[in-house]
Parts: sequence; C-alpha cells; structure tokens
Amino acid sequence: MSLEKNDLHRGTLDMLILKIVAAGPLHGYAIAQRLQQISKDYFQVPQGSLYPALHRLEEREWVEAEWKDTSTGREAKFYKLTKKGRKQLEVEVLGWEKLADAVSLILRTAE
Amino acid sequence: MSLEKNDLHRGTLDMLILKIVAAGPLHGYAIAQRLQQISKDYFQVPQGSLYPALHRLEEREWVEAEWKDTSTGREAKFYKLTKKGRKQLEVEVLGWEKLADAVSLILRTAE
DNA sequence: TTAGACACCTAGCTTGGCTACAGGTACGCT
DNA sequence: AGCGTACCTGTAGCCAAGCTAGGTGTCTAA
Repeated sequence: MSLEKNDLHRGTLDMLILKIVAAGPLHGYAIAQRLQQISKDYFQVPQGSLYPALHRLEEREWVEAEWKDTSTGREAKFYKLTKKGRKQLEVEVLGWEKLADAVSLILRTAE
Repeated sequence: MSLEKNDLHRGTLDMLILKIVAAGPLHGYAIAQRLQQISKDYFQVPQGSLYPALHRLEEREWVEAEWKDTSTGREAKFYKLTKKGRKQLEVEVLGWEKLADAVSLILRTAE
C-alpha cells in the first residue's frame, strides 16, 4: 500500500552497523545517529530495528559490548568490533558489491 | 549457521523480474534463466522464490499472465508488464539507486 | 527406459525488518 | 516546581519475503 517505504533491505543493517563500529566503539544510539548523518538522512534506523540488530551481532560475536560513560556523562553500552566481526564485515562488503554489480547488470542490460 | 548464503536481498527480486519482463512477455522458468544468464550466474532464483514472487506481482497487478506456447511447443504462463508495473519498476529502480548510494556513502566514509 | 531439461505449484519454516510500547536520566525553559 | 525534549536502552508481537523440500506432468535424447 505504501508508496513511500524506507525499509532497510534485509541484511544490510548488520553490515552498516559493523562498518560504523569498525571506526571505533560506539553505543547504539550514536550508531543510529551516525548512520543517519553519513547517509544524509537516508537511514533512519528505528530503535525496534537497531537494538535487536545489536543483540544479534553480539550473540554472533561480531561485536562486544561494554558499559561506559558517554561524553555527556551518562552510561551507555559501547559496542566494539571483534576479530570475527571484522572478518564478517569483509564478507558482507564483498557480498554487497557482488550483489550491486549483479543488479546493475540486470538494470543496464537493455534487451 | 550458513557461512555461504545467496539470499536474494529482500525486495530486489520483484524489481529484477519486472525489469526482465519489461523487455517483453516471458514465462517464469525463462525469467529465472534470463536472470541467471545476464547476471553471469549470480542470481540463481529457486522456484520456491520465483513462483510466489510472480503470483505476488500478478496480484498487485504489476504483471498479467496468459497461457501461450513456448518455442519448444509446450504451454507456459507468460507474464507481461502492466502500466502499473512499469510505474512500479521506475519506483523500485529509483529506490534501489538511492539505497545503493546511501550504502556506498557508509562504506566509503572512512572515519 | 530412464535421466534430465522444461514448466508449473504449494506448505511451512525462518529471518529480520517494523510498530508500538515501556522504562529511565539529564537538562533547560517557563 | 513542572514540562518538554533529547538521550539511552529495551521488549513483544506482527508481517513479508525469502528459503527448503516436496509434488505434478511433458518431452527429448541417450
């Protein structure tokens, strides 16, 4: 029904989060902000997507969590990329690139 | 569990099918072949994804089906893009491009 | 006569988005 | 003192779309 839907494509969210935390540990809220910022508001990750995703990544040991103080003096859960996570990020980026290439082929191929 | 999974990204399949039939009516089996062919084997659409997708597209009136003879003399259901479908294809392509751009931004942005 | 390509279909599982809640802290404004 | 707003985390439960695995039937070539 919705003409305008901003559904993240399944599976991309994990990669994006991993990429963001690859630049240094960050807490969930900040990760979402960063994604929105860098993508010029394209990605507006709802909390109901964000937190489950983070827990998923933690369970898979792609990130590790630790409570620390934020710059504003509050406590927040900082997520740090693990070695496994870095590996996974590579895999996902490669996968994304291949997908994008394949889609591109289909979209460009006239006939 | 699977280290290697070729899950189509959610939502891309519709767009790809629409794009293929935009070039002229084709039956399901042939659509899958074409996708595989053009994408150099990247897309290997399982029938359990293909046929439900086609029915979905038909239900949404993005394609119309008609039984016709194939070149091999057998009957097959040919799908043809409707006007609504053409519109939808545009929307989806645009959406894909925006997504790809946004992902690209995240992946490229160093810091 | 049998294997494999052609051609269609469905049930039922899984996954990961989403909405809609719920909870709590700190700050600034009136 | 009270209120709104940003900050920060979380869950339950819905839903869509992919998947596996199974089924039907035809035609052709080895």
